[in-house]
Amino acid sequence: MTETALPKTYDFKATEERIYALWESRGYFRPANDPRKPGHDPARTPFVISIPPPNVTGELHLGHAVFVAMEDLMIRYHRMKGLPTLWVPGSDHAGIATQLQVEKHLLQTEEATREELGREAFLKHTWEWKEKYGSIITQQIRRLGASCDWQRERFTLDDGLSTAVNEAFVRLYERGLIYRGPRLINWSPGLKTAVSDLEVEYSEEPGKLFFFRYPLADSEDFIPVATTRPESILADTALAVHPDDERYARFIGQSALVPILDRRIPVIADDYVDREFGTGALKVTPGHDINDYAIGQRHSLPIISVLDTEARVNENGGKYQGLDRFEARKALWADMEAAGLTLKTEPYVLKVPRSQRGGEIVEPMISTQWFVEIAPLARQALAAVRDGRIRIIPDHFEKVYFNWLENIQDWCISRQLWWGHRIPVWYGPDGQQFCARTEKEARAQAKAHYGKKVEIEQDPDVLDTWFSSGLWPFSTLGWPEQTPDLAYFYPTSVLETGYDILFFWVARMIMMGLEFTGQPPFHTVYLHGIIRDEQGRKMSKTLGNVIDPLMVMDELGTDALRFTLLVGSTPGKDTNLSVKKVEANRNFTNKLWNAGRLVLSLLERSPSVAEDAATPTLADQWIAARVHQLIRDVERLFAAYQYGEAGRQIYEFFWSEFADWYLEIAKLQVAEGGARAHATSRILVDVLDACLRLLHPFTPFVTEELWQHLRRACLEKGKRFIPNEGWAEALIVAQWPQAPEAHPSEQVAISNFGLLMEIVRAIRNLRAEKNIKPGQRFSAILVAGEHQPMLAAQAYALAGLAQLDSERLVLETALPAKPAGHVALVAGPVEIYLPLAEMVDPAEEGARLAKDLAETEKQIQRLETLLGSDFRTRAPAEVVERELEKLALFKETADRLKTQLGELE
RNA sequence: GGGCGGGUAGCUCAGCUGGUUAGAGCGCUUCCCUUACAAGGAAGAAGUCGUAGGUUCGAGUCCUAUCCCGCCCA
Repeated sequence: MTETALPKTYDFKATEERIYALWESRGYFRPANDPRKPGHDPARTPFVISIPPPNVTGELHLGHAVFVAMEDLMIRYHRMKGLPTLWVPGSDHAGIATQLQVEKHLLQTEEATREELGREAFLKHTWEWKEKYGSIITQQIRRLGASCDWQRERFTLDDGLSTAVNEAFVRLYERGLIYRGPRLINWSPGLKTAVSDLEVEYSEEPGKLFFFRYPLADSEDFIPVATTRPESILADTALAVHPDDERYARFIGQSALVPILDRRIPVIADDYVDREFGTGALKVTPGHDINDYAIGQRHSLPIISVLDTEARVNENGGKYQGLDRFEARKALWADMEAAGLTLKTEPYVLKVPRSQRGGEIVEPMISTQWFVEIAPLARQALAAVRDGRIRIIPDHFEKVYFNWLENIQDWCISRQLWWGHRIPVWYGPDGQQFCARTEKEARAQAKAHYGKKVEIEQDPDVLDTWFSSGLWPFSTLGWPEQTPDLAYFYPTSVLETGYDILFFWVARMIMMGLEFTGQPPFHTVYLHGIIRDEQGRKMSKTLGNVIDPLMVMDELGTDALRFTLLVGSTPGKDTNLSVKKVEANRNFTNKLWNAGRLVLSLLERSPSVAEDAATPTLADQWIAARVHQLIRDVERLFAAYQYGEAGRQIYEFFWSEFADWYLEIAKLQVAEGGARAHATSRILVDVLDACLRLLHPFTPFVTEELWQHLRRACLEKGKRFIPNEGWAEALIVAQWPQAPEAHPSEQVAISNFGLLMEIVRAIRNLRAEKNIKPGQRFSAILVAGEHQPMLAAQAYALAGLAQLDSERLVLETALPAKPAGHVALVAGPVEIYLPLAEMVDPAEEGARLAKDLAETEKQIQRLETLLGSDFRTRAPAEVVERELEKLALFKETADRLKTQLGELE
């Protein structure tokens, strides 16, 4: 295919898969300076990211698309900068989610529950499930263009990572930071497992506040009490009032009787009680409420649990035994009503604790579980961020991080599930614990303990999935083995993820990284926001506002989706996404494509060598200056993690400067032929090449495809079109652009070209207002004063862009009087005369000029006030200088306008 | 109750360390299928930057108060 025969629109469908296969097959995703290979240089600093592992049987959603886009951008940028770059991919076994999927499937296909199947058979099924569906998500991540090293892909349940989990558990156990015991935890009755505090969400829902009489044991008196959960009355072990509450002071120290059950409980004083809430008296249920649990601890109250693992009332609930928690609520309240104990009910907004998984109501319950004593780990994790070893971007999340870690509770790590890492603790016949890396080790410990061989049994529980995720940055590199990968690539560089898992994952990785490796697992945490719908609502299946990234990629291309996600976001802030935005960026990829086609065709039309070197035109100087500025700006923004802003600037430059202005002028310059055409085509190549490189981390596919065409065309063109460092094999491994130091000549070119743009716009404006046919060319006289020589050299560009008759375009330094029959325009210091007087109504013209003059004089007024103030002496000299120049320009414009107005009369 | 964000054009948002005549996309108006692109081009309308104070030569940008909106934690 010749270059000019490229399709008229960018065909991403024909491109993406092919390009991805090319990258992967050529090994570009693998790190340079690989420590597993000979010739490795440990002194070179690598750039490393571990992927936030998606759920192994999950399906791609926009959250994945965001992190892949962000991380791939960072990875591609650093790769192009020449750093050895590694992006470790992998997936997470996602205990509850996966187990639920498999259970549901089993129920449908074999009508069997996991209990009926048994643990071993169930796990076999789950592994098969994982084998079958586990690669879907990684295939989808490939589709997003992720340039990760698939040869280093890991799974949280694979052998190496399981070893790491056991090692971590044993070390914490041996340090005394892991303990087992009965505590108040969040229990999920449907799943029949404990969940951690973080896995519970509180939703505001309409409910009732129940008011009733709490009878006293030794008098006819009663204390009025309000509760949201009457069934918990069965587990009350005290009544509490505020010590300063005069209403109830006389009851303190007395006993009350639990309604219906008639159990005796004390009335105590505790300043936790809110006198304003309800009746001001609080029933205390340490077995089923976290705050009451704390009161119970303070007052050494007994703890009664009235619910079993399915949230049915147990033997402690008397006649209510066997009832579901909500049935029990009704039954008990009815009985109390009959007994004359109830007072009233009021509507009340409850904060209902619901499981993040499945949404069922979670019960705080006493249960024997495994915990990590978190305070010592949290202290280290706080210090690492406080002293700057780890930086969180955007930095306000550091406060959020501190706030959480300073108030952290011990972490319940055991789950009553089967799919996961089994807790590496075995019990002897008398319940003695043996914590070991392997069963063999545990047996040896048991033998030593009992002095003889005994049967031991492993704890049936598995660990919270986040326990293994917490080890991810180093377990994926081989820890606890001292592998070459671990030595070279750890600590990793940036951890990039959504702020919604700052606590779940990031904080735990930091704690565990510091604990087990003595080093922070990464130096930077970059947090992105949540993707919401156009109106800022969370995407949800029930709302029906979910955007499927796969469908978007099918319709508009991967690059358009990536660019939208990257450019539409600011660090840590939520992004409202709409398909319209993706469409706009699909248009941008198409713009790139077509600008590329034009450059290729201009290149084809230009001579590959030239006898003389052509002096750069103003346009040439301008575009070169602007591209240098752009490269510097992008570099600065990347360093500040302002990727979105960088992308926006490249977009703006490419479309509204390079494509809208330079390409139009380049057409004229190439049409001149000879040395001018040759020089122009070289600049076109340089600028397009730089833009493709800058955009590659954002839109990898279209840039690579186009660049391959550009590269081939240039190689065919010969040595004048080959850069000093040569053409790399592929854009993905090409060098990141570098700009020379800023030079004052850049500003001169930019401001001169700005004047040219202003003149062109003024003429186009008039053409549009007067509805002059685009093809109709006419003469023009420009009076340009000191700018005359500069503009005279640009006559070809002025004529071309403003559709003037180049034969009859006259540039003067000064003119004694306004040419007859001409209408006048003003562009800064330049007066423009066009032979169109008959088309223009003098009155209308006067009004327009007067309006311009008024605006200009307003500016002059503003600047004169400013410059007349302390500004002149207190502001930096260069700022004052800039304002002075502006003032001079406005004054010149005003003079021109006044002259015009005078001549109109 | 504690903490953290946000309020900028009709809509969605950008605006980094205070200095441009406050920007973009979408939408809107007029014209144009000009040999890169109609998924395009040219021109244009549209904002008292939530409100009130303050700091400063200078505030969308910093500070204080205040009103809304959102999120996290209890």
